[in-house]
Amino acid sequence: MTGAVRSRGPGRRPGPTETREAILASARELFAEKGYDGASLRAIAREAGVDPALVHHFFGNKEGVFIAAMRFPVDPGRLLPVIMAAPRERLGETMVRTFLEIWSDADRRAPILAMLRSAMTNERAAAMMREFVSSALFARAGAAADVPLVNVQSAAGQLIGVMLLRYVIRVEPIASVPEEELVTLIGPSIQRYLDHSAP
Amino acid sequence: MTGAVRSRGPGRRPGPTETREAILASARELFAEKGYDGASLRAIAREAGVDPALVHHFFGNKEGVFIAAMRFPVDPGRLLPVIMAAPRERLGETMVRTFLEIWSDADRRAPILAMLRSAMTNERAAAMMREFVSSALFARAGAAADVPLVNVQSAAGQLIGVMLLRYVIRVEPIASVPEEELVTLIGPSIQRYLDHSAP
DNA sequence: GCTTAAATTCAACACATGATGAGTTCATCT
DNA sequence: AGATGAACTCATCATGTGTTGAATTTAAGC
Repeated sequence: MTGAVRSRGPGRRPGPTETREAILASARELFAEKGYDGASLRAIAREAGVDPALVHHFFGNKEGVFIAAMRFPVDPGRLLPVIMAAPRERLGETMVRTFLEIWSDADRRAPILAMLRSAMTNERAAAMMREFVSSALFARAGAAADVPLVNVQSAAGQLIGVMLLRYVIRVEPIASVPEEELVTLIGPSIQRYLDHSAP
Repeated sequence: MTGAVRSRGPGRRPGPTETREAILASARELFAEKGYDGASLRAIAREAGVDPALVHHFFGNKEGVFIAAMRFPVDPGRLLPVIMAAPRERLGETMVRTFLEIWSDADRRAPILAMLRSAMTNERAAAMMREFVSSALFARAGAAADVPLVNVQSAAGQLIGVMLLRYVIRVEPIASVPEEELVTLIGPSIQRYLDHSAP
């Protein structure tokens, strides 16, 4: 009867170290929910069941946590080939479907949301997103589809905007419309941007 | 040599009261830049050259300042008729032009940005935006153009997404492309959404 | 089994935040 | 001219923030 859940004193915990990953998981969740500035180190630590100082010990400072948590947003290197495998006249349709598939899964949506939310209010996060999105997404997609960058970005704008209304602001009816309806509605617009050949 | 710019003691200032407006102006600027949570009452007061308590005196609390600062985002009642005056087959083009005109002017962009930035990280701000955008924008536009709401919202998503990439994240090249190029690029997509007749 | 290194917490710092109540100066109304 | 109220500042509170250094416990290497 002595084994009450004591508040656990200092010192290393028994067993293999799993706290680092726990911290990263909480960080992703909270950054996704509140953005960079809104998610506090202390809240992350609390959610991970850990002292705030431990977060520091592992990642140095808040920015370190953010950078570590953001590694692996979507892995475009693996996603692009899948999309490009579709027949050229169905590219738009395929892209909308892929986007919806990712966004409708909370776990895969989280890092993207975190990036977007943070970039909206934090200049450094905006810089990170700018660089990632330019080099890792737009440049590759443009090259793969042989389409000018402005076109790729217009298409991306369309997708981001709709996801924002659907999953962040949650305006009706677009928040509840079935996925297939969005595919037939938006797909052709995307297709149009990708049909224009390079100048 | 006695008239040094003293740090100004307590008590009402001479002349008519202009501080209220000054506070609102600073509030709009800062909410636009940092969003609801990022803009602090103290920073707003500092920018307006005023004691933080005065902000409280006028608006009660932080939310009061936000609500007061957000009155008049775009005045859709005056904007819609202008847009709808265009010939039906040029609606898309006209909308893109109108949007670009508003967003390229920092003063008119500010309240929209404030709303958007705040809605990204603050649930109450998101609720406000949801309501405003649903009743004041989408419902009217849908009725005026006799188009289903999902179509209106898809068009809005396209516009918001592009503005986001252009003016918030500032990704190149879409951040620097001349307005007319965007009009011919995106206009047809918008037009498509508005061409579908109501179900 | 001893030693070194890593994991973990505690206590504290310096600072920023939103809020409040009391006090002072001016404008306005009679 | 005097009274009332509005505009305005000061000092202060309680709370939350990111960060740091020291102390303690466990795991790994020899």
